Amino acid sequence: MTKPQFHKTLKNGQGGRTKILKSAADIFVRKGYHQTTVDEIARAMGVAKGTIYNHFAGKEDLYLAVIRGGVDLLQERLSQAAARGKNARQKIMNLIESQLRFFEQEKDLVLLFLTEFFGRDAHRGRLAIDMLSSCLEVIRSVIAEGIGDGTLREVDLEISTSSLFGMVTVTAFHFISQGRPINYGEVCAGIAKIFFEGTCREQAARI
Amino acid sequence: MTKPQFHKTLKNGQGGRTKILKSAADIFVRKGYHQTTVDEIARAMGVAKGTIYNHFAGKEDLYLAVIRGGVDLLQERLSQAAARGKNARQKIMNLIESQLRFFEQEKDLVLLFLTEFFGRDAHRGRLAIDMLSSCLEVIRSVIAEGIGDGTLREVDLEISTSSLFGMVTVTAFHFISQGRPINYGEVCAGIAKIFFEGTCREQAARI
Amino acid sequence: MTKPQFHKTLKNGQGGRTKILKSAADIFVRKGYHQTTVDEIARAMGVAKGTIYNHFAGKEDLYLAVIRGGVDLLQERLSQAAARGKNARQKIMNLIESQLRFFEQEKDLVLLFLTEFFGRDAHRGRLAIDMLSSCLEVIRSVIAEGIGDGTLREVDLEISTSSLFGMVTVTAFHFISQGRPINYGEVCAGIAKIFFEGTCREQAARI
Amino acid sequence: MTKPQFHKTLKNGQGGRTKILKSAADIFVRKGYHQTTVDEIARAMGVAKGTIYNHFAGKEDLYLAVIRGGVDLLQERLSQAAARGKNARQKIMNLIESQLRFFEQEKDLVLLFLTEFFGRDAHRGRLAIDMLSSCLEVIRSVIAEGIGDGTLREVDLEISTSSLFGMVTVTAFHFISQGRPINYGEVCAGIAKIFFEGTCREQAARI
DNA sequence: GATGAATGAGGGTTCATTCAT
DNA sequence: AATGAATGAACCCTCATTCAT
Repeated sequence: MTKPQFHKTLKNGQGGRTKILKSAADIFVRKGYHQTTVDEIARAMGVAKGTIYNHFAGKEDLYLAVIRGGVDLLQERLSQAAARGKNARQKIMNLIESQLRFFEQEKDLVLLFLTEFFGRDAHRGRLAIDMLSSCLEVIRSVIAEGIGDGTLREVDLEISTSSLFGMVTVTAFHFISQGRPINYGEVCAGIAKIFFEGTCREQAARI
Repeated sequence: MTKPQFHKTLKNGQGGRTKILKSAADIFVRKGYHQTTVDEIARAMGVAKGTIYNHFAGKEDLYLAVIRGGVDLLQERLSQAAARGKNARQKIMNLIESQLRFFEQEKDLVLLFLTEFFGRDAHRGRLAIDMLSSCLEVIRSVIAEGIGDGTLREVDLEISTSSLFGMVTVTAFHFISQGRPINYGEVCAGIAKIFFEGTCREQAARI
Repeated sequence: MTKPQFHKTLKNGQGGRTKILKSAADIFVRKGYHQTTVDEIARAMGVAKGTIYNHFAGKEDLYLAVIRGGVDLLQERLSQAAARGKNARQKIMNLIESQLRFFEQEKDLVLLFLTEFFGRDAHRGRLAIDMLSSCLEVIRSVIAEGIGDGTLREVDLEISTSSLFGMVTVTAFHFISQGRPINYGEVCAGIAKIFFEGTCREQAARI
Repeated sequence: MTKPQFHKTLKNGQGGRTKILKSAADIFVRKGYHQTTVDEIARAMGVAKGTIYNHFAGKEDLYLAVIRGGVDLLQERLSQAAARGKNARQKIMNLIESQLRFFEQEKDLVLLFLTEFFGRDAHRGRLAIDMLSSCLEVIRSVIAEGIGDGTLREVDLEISTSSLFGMVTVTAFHFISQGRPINYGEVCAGIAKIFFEGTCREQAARI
């Protein structure tokens, strides 16, 4: 019952799995769940179909692993971006830019994630919600920090968190869907301005 | 900006098309495109499968008609909401509330629309983008009005439009996905406050 | 009437074959040929799949070895039972009881054997027939002995042999399939009575 | 893409189902469940695979329908045979011959049934048992009639029923498996003699 | 001998679409 | 216009077997 392969396994990370995961991501991300066939994934990476089933329970399992990987990546990027800021305001700026960049660079992956988030499959929906929550959590804690140290007003934490995420998300897709490159400096500043200072001209206009 | 199909569909008496459209909407909206079968739609409305093909080119055609109808409805609601406001600020308040209500009431329909918007089918994507644009257009014109009459600062029109739509959208789904009812007054005020006045405490903090 | 394989299998020390055979028997017998996977057998005995192929030509080969072992066991039991009787009549009583006990105790194994016997694979069918013959042979020789010494009438040897085996077999399964325990004394006596004396009341009724 | 079969279909009443059933029976009966593919059945009857699924839930459903049809046929034959007899004794003679003829003529169908009866699938097993019961019931009632009118001794009803069925079944297969034709007069008489009068020479030998 | 990842042919099932009536 | 039986391409998954280590 010796398992010599184990060393190899250890060295590759879980080589087989990872390799499949990457190939699958490429295709799922390009074509979506239903337009992708398992045959295609196997062919694309030059292995037999059965091999995939030695590493994943099925097409769905593989797909969810791809999605999860993508969200983990986003969450990580957001966390790192927040960490690089000196104060809440700078952290938020970093979050906005980081999210914009991620959405533009990983456009297809994000599409996959959002599709799933808005999909109607209960099980997957649950997963998507959990994943979204982990991203929102990063944003929320930065806003909370800003409120705590007096930088930000005492806005509703939940609403401001989802609002910020939404501003960036829809704006990013507004550009992406039109095939226009995002000018980070400009867009980032635009969103930040609205988020920090609002759109009203007059102080007196404040509610 | 004409949406003749939808109105015609609703009003013309050759009920065939309309009847099918309604039944199909119920099911597509509840189960999504891929989980819905043509058999099911036919059965639900008590006609034979072939009948559907006498009115629509195929499943996809029927589906797109459903989606289009949904977006036309949203666009109409937003237009009406904007029209009810006396000034830009009030119009924006109405837009926010109107969108929140629509998303909560027509949750499944909106999911369908968003899924499609984020989906990867080129043809459908084009459609989705057009549809989104028609909604954003309503918002954009109100913001432009506010800038024009001096109520709002000279923010970037595109960014502020997509930001507002994004704030409402993600916040709405944040609640919906958790099964929590939306307290319109509160949420609406929260979003408006951020959109109008920003989150920064200090005037000096302004960029 | 030699059964070298089975004994060798049981006794030789190259435990590999024997060990596999036993594990495989457990599972084949419990789940049948098609519901059993080679993986499962390997997992159950803690060896790698490849190991099985070092000892058996394939799944089918392994399966046939299991079946053969089972039939050899039945034949052996019947032989011993017959040997324990003082005369033909007593031997037949012993055969009936022995078969009943074997069928009840080794229910699943017998099922496997019977399934194969009634199956449609030519090669396996041949095997099954040979195996059945070896069992019937034991019965036949005892009946022949009874006829020879005048205990039994000159009934057709073939028909009486298969009849006796059939009486016991179907009766056993009649009980087993209903999950009822077999009362050996009673059932054995019931079958024996019919086999020895028939069911007719009147001597005159004799054909 | 012509479907000339349609006319035939309409004329058969539930022609579709019946026609499929017959074709399927031919193949299942010849090759057994696992060696038969749905493709093959479809091809053999010149319809598309999908057509089969319009009439049966799946391969298993189709298979069970075939089996059930076979057993119904046997039960019917036995009933008719019993009905043709003037008294219990004659009825039993008829049952024996009828069963022998059925087994020889419908050899493969019976094999299928017996395989299932001895198989290990719980659900199918239940079905098989129910089916066997319906056949045994015919035999049982005739034996009961014989006991009631004094023709037969008061043997155990259950044991004698299953014994008779078993005598005929195993004897039939003893011949069939060797490819020998069954001489009905002789075999029938041989079994009947044993069943009615037993194998013992002496009256005194009676237990 | 032992291992177990890789193989890949094969099969059951689904379902959008067609078309003769 | 309506019907619905028939179609058949497409797809996911299984699992006995092989072979490099």
